[in-house]
Amino acid sequence: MARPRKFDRAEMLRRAMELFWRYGYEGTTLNDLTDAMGINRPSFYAAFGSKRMLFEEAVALYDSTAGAPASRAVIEAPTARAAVEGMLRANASACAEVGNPPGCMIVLSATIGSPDSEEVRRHLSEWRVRGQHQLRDRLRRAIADGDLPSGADPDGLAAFYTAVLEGLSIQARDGASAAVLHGIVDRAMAAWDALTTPAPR
Amino acid sequence: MARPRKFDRAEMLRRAMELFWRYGYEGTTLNDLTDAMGINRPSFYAAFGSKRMLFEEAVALYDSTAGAPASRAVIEAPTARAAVEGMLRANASACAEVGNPPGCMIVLSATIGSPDSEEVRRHLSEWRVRGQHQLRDRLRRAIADGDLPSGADPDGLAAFYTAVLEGLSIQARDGASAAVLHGIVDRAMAAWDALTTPAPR
DNA sequence: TGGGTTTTATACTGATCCGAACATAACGCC
DNA sequence: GGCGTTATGTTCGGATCAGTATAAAACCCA
Repeated sequence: MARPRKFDRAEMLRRAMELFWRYGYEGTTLNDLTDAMGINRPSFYAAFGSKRMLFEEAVALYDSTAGAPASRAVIEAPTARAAVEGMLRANASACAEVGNPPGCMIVLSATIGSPDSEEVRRHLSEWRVRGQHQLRDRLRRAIADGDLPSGADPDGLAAFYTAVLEGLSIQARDGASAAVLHGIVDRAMAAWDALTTPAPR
Repeated sequence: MARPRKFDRAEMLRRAMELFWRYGYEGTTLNDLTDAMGINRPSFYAAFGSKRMLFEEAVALYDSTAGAPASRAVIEAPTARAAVEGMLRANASACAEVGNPPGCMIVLSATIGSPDSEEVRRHLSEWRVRGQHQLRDRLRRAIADGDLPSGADPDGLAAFYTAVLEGLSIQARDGASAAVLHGIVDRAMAAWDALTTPAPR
C-alpha cells in the first residue's frame, strides 16, 4: 500500500557491479552510479543504503555470476588438476572477455587506496583469501582421496596458483589477449607434475 | 642570488614515493603529500610541478631503488634461469619487507581508478610492459647464447613469470609473509625445466 | 645596507566528494 | 475519495579535491 519503485533493483545492481568492476571502488562516484542507474540520490540510498553496502552487494553478485565458473571448477572438478586448471581457464576467459571490464573484480577493484576505504579493501581481501582457502581445501581433499600424493603441499600450491590467478588480472589490464592469458595458464599447468609429485622442494 | 629552499627535494621525493607506494596515485592526496613533506602548496608546485609529475618522478625513483634489485637480476644474471629466479626473489623480498608498503609500487599503485587518471595508469602500465619486455629480451639472448633451447618461447615465458611477479604483490597486500612469497617463487622455479625444454605446449 | 630574485605563508578558487533534508507525487487500502 | 506509506525530484551541506593568487619573508650580491 505504497508507491512502488519504478526501477529494477536487480538490474541497477548489475550496472553498479559493472562500474565498480571497471573503475574500482574509489574510482566510481555516486554520480557515476546514479547516472548509470538513471535514478537520483534518495532513491539510491533507499535502495542500497550506501556506496559501501552497494559495493559489497556488487562483489557478491560478481562472485555469483562472472566469478562463478572459476569457483565452480574448484568445487566440482573431478580431480585436483582439473580443479586448478578449470579455475585458471575460467578466469583467463573472463578476464579477457570483450565487453566486460578487463581483469577480475575481486582481484582489482579495491587493492589499494585511501585509508578511508581500508575496510572495503579488507572486505575484498577476505574474498580473495577465501578463494585461496577453498582451493587449498580442495587440494587437501584430493590428498585424502589419493588423487594427490600425500607429500603435496596444499597451502603452497594454493598460494602459487592463486598468485598466478591474480597475475592474470594485471596482465589483462595491461592489454593481454585471451590467447596470452591462456598461454600463462598453459605454463602454470605445465608445472603441475613437478609441483605435486614427491617433494616440491 | 635568491632565497634558497629550506627542504631537501630528494628527501621529499622519497617521502612522496612512500605515500604513492602505500596508498596509490589516487589514494594519495595533495594534503597527504605536503603534510608528509612539511611544506606548503606553493612550494610543492614550484618543486614538483603537479601531482602527476611528482608521481612519475616517484615511480622512476622506485624503479631505481626498491625495484632495482629485480631489474638488475634480469640484466646481470649469468643464466636465464638465474635471471628469472633473481627477479622473483628480489621482488618477493621487497614485497614483504617490513617497514615498506606491501607489494610492488609499479604493480599496484595505479591499476584501476577513475577515468580522470587514465593517463597515469597507462604510464604505469608501460613500466610493467617494459619490464616484461626486458625479461623477454633476456630470454631471447639466452636462446642466442645456447643457454636456452631454441624451442623455448621467450614471450610466453616472460608473460608467465611476469604474471607470477604481479601475483606476488597482491598476495603481499593480502598479508602473505616473505616465506609464503618465496614459496610461490619456489614453485614457479620448479616449473622451469618443464617450461623451457622441448615444447612448452 | 639596499636591490633583485626566489621561496615561503595564508587564503582562496571552482569543482567534486558522499550523504541528507525537504517537499511533492504515486500507489493500495479503507 | 481521503489516508498512510513509500518513492521521487530538487536542493543543500560540510568536507575535500587539485591547483593558484597575492603578499610577506629570506637570501646573495653589490
